[in-house]
Amino acid sequence: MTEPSKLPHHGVPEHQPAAGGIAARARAAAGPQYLNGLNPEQREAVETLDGPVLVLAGAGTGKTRVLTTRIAHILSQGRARPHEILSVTFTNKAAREMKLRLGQMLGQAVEGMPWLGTFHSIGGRILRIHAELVQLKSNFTVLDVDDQVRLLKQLLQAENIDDKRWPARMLAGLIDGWKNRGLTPAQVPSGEAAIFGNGKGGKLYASYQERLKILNAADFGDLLLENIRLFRENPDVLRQYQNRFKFILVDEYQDTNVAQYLWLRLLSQAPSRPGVPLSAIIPGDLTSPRLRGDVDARSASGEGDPPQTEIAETTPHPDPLPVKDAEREKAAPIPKNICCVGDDDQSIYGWRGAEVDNILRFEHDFPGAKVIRLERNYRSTGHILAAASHLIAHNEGRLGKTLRTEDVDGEKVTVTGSWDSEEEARAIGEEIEELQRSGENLNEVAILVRASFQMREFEDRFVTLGLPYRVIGGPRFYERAEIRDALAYLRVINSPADDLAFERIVNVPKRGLGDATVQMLHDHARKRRMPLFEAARAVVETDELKPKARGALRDLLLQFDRWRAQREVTAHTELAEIVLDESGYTEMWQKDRSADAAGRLDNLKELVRSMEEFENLQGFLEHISLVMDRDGDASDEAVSLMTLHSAKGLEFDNVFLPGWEEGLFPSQRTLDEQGRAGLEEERRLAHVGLTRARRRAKLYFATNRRIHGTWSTTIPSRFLDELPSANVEITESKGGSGWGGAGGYGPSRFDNVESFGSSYTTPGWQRAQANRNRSQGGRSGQARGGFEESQSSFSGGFSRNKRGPLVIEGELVAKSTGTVSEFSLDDRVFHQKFGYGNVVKIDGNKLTIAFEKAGEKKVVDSFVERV
DNA sequence: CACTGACTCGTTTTT
DNA sequence: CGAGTCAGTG
Repeated sequence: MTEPSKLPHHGVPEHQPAAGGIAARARAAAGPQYLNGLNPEQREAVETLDGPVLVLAGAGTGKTRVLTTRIAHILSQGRARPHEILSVTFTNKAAREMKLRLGQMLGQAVEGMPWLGTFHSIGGRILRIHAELVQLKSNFTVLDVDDQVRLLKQLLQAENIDDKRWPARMLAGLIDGWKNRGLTPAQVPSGEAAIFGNGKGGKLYASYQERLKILNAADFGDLLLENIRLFRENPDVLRQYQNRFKFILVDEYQDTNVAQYLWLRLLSQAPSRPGVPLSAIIPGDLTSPRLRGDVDARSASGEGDPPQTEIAETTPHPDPLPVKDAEREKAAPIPKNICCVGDDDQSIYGWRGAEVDNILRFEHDFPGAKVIRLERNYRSTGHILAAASHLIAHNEGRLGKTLRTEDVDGEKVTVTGSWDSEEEARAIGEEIEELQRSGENLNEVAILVRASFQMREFEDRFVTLGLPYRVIGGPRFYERAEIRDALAYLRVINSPADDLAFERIVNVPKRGLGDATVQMLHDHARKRRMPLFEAARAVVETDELKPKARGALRDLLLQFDRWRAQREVTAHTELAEIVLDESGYTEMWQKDRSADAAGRLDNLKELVRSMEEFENLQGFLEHISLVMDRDGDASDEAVSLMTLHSAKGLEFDNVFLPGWEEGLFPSQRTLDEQGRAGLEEERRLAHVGLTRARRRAKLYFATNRRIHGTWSTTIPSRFLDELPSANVEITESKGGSGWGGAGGYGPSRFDNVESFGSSYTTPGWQRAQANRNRSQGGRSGQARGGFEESQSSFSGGFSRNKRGPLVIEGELVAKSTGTVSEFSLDDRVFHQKFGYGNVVKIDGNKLTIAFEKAGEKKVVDSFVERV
């Protein structure tokens, strides 16, 4: 997470800027000056240099500050030189932030930290140095998802697998998951490998890896996994790095996946002393036959296992993830100076392979670890912090922290209900305009949504209001089609064997080289075991192609020859311009009449501009896929619109949190798939959302929301119920009366004992209540909350639904899905909004109803009653 | 080979 | 509802 460089607004003395060169006034009597601004816990985290340290840094407690100061401390104490410190983050943004702050703190004293970067960029860097040891060349290409899928599609075809039933994307996801868990093709549990393509999943993974080597390419997962393999198979190389890195720092430890964990484990061991067999530290024999097959991802790591330990005895586990304490303890490393910073309450990437377990078990993994808690929050006012803390306290699997602030209570968190999502957007728009009138900077206003489809409504509204906004997070810069196309041209110039790149642009812009031609090139290439480009050269000489295609292909090849020749005498930025021009690519977009064509041309210019930072084409291509970041406009004043996920690490004075409804937030899908763990992750997401706010946090829920084009009634999120009423204020929607008079729906039961009774009496509450009963009144498809008819059940936990959704410890975690509709064709029904009608079509729980007045509509079945 | 109409399927996202 | 994919046609 990156704390903004901006200081907290409440003038906490601890957060004076560490102005002036630290290096200059090295050590004052009370210690170095850079320590002065720290509170005691932060200071301890900075100064405890020896042995493993876990810093549990709650939201807004100065985590990045601790990390950077710690590095400064190590350096100024002379404990290590810059290149002896390994410091890993997850995102480029975080890495950049740290470099920036470090630079400010140290002045020019220290030039660059070569080993400060993301897991992937550092893994990639190490891999390039030793590429040949993992069957690659040092200029290997890093594939993007698109290339990956294309490659897999080819493999599926070769295996004669129906890619309708077994989509390449799904396989890409599986392989990604395996790599996240540190599993090589041989290590994937056979049962799991079998679930794809009638048992061919494992085989496909293996042949995918083979193909990657042939293409001299690695995917993102490989940057770590191949790195791990490198270390395991080459103990001397590993030892070299263990020797080099005197200190290891890890940011966002709660987000690490198994592969990252294993990688850190390998590096964090002290190098073996003479006399200690290497096998004591590195398993190294993962390739031995007895280890093939179902090997537990973690026990397979086996780092630190004494040689006599029979790894083969490891019980294959049906689920390779759970790790027994005993195994982990057995694998106790020789402690090293590793410092991990994280917050278990902000772990929101479990679905992507992050293992909260890594942080929860730090003390097991690194015996003798010192755990330091940072609980002083310098960001949010009292009510906001209390609400967030109370909410997250509902989670069970936590290390436990209590955030506190010395700030004023400030404004209460507000909860506002509205009739539908449109009214919600209107209400928020008005509130933002009000804030603007009262002098708030729009840069200090953010809307955080659970899912990106929610954004549209706000965009529409803001456009009509003329309110400037920016969407944070969309597709990454280098993921855009035009950027990838341009890169593909450059890749083919740089490396003629890059089949994936060649295939991407053979017919972009259109040159009459369609599927048939490409297919034939493929055949040719496979037969002669040569890259596509070479195959094309050969084919052009024959008359296998129709004259038109043949001519076009020949022209293309000649162009590439020319560009390659020019490469020697032309600056790489200039070359890029020439290529885009001569290939007709620029022209293609200039002719395009669609709305975003202009933006794409801008992006291409931006790409060429960004090339200037690199020495040459080769250097640029090596870094592009790992380091390129979008960003761009941060200058103009605008409201920020983003998902909760991409808000992590940011903070704003005013935070709007719409869509707090069951099914949307917490997300029904997460609940269905992950059960209780999913619920807890959603709750952490809610916690992240609330803790982004400095002064104002505003929650919203709508009673009706259009999902997939059909209207559904929704009920307020259980997270609203979990807020402490003392810190929350229920407000009426200001969005006007979209429906039956004043909007405004009180939230449901607050789980604070004191005075929740009052919320029952508001008209809004009663209306929301009525909706609940109605939606529960029969059809299981939509009976979410499972409330009983009477309100009395609210005082207890969630009451149970008799129809049997997933209930754990009295808490409804997920409703069952896919239930059959209780309606039949031609049923006469009544709908609150549309009146009477007849069912004309049934699709699961979605009904198409011909209403007498409103015409034909699609509605979710719980929305209507049979009459 | 390119274009168009039918069809499906709907989180979160980094690198 | 609407973006993206796919098969069939000009």
